[in-house]
Amino acid sequence: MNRQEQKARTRRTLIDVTLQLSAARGFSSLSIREIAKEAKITPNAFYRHFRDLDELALVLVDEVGVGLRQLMRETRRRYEMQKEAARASVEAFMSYVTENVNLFRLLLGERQGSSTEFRRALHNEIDRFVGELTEDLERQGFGEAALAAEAMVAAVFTIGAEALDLPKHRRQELTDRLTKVLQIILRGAKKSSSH
Amino acid sequence: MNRQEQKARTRRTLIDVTLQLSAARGFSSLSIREIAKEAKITPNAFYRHFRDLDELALVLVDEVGVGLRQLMRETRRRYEMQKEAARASVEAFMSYVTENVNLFRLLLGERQGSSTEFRRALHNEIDRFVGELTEDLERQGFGEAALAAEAMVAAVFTIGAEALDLPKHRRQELTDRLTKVLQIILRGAKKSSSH
DNA sequence: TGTACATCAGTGAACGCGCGTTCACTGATGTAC
DNA sequence: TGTACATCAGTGAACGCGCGTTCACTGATGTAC
Repeated sequence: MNRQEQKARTRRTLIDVTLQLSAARGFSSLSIREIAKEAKITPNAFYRHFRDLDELALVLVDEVGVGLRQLMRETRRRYEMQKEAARASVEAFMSYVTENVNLFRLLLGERQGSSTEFRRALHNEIDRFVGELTEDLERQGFGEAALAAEAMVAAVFTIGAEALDLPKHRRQELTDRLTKVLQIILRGAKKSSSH
Repeated sequence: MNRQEQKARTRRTLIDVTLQLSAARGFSSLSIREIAKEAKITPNAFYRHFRDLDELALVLVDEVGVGLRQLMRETRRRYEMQKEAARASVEAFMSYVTENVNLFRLLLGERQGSSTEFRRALHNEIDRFVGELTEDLERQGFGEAALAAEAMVAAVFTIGAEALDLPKHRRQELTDRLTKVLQIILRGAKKSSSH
C-alpha cells in the first residue's frame, strides 16, 4: 500500500469513526482528541486530514446530501400513481434512514446546535432535496408543488427523526404513519391543481 | 427583600441568562461556569438552585410547553372556517415564535443533541402539542385528525425553525408560506372526512 | 425591643481532567541519478 | 539495480485554558426567648 492509499484509508477511518460517535452522543459533543483516539492515531495526526472539526462536518453533510439525492433518483423511477408514489418513496426513505442511521442523526441533530457554516450547509442540502421533490411533483401535475414538497420534507424529516430512537421492529408502524401523512399532503395539493 | 425572594430572583436570572446564551450558540454548548458568570454569581452558587445543567434544561422545556399550550387555547377561540383557522393559528404561532425566539431555539435545537432525559421531555411537549391540535381538528370534523395534526406540527416546527435565522422583516413571507402549507394539509384531511 | 443562635445563599481557593494546538521529531515511502 | 536525498503521515511531549465539582468559609437574614 502506497502513502496516498494509506492516507485515504486513515481519512476514511476518521469519517467513519466520527459518524459512529456522533450517532451516540451528537456531533457537537465530539472532540478532535476523542475522534483521533477512536481512529487509533494521535490527536496531532488529525490535522494532516482536516483543518478542524468543522471541515470534517462539512464532508459528512456532503455525504448525506449525495446519498439522499441518489436515493430520490432511484425512487423516482418507481413513481406511478399518487398512492404508490407515496408508499414507494416513503419505503425507500425509511430503508435509507435505517441503513444510514448515523448520517441521519448528524443531519437532524445539528440543524441548530453548531457553527453557522455547518448549519448553512445542512440547509442547502435540505433545500436541494425540496427542490428535486418539487420538480417531481410538478412533472406529475400537482398544484402548489413547491409548498407541498416543503410540507412533505418537513413531515419526512420530523417523523424520520423519531425512527432513529425506535427499535427496528417498531419502524414499520412509523413507515405506515408517514405514508398516510404524505398521502394527505398529496391529496391536498392535487385537489388544488384540478380546479 | 427577604431571603426567599432573593433566591427566587437569582434562580430567575439563571434561567433568563441561560435562554439568552443558548439562543446564540445552542444550549448544549453552555457550561455552568459560563451561566454563573453571566448571572453574576460564582459557579459554586449555581448548585444552590439546580443539581446540574440537565435540571435547568427541564425547567426551560417546561416553560416552552406551558407557553405553547396556552397559546393554542387562545388561538382556538378564533377558529372558525378552515381558511381562517389556518391563518389565525399560524399568525399566533409566528408571533409567539418571534416573541420567544430563545425558547424556540432551545426547543428546536436540542431535539437530538443532548441527554436522553432532556430529549424525552422535548418529545413529550411536542406530543402534547400534537394531541391538543388533534382534538381541535376532530371537533371541526376533519378526517384523519391525528395524522393531519402530525403533519401540521411537523410543518410548523420545521418552517418555524427557519424563521429564527431570518431578520424580522422577512418573516411575513414565511408566515404566508406556512399558512399555505397548512391549508394544503387541511384540504387533504378534510376531503377524506367528506366521503 | 435586645440578644444569642441557626440558617443558608453566595464566596473563593483548589483539585484533577480533557480540551485544542504547538513544536521538534521519526522513519517509512517515494524520487532522482 | 544501488545510493543519496526529499517528502510527509504520524509521534510524543508540552502549553495554557475552561471545565465540573469539592471544601471550608462568611455574613446577612431569620427565629426563639
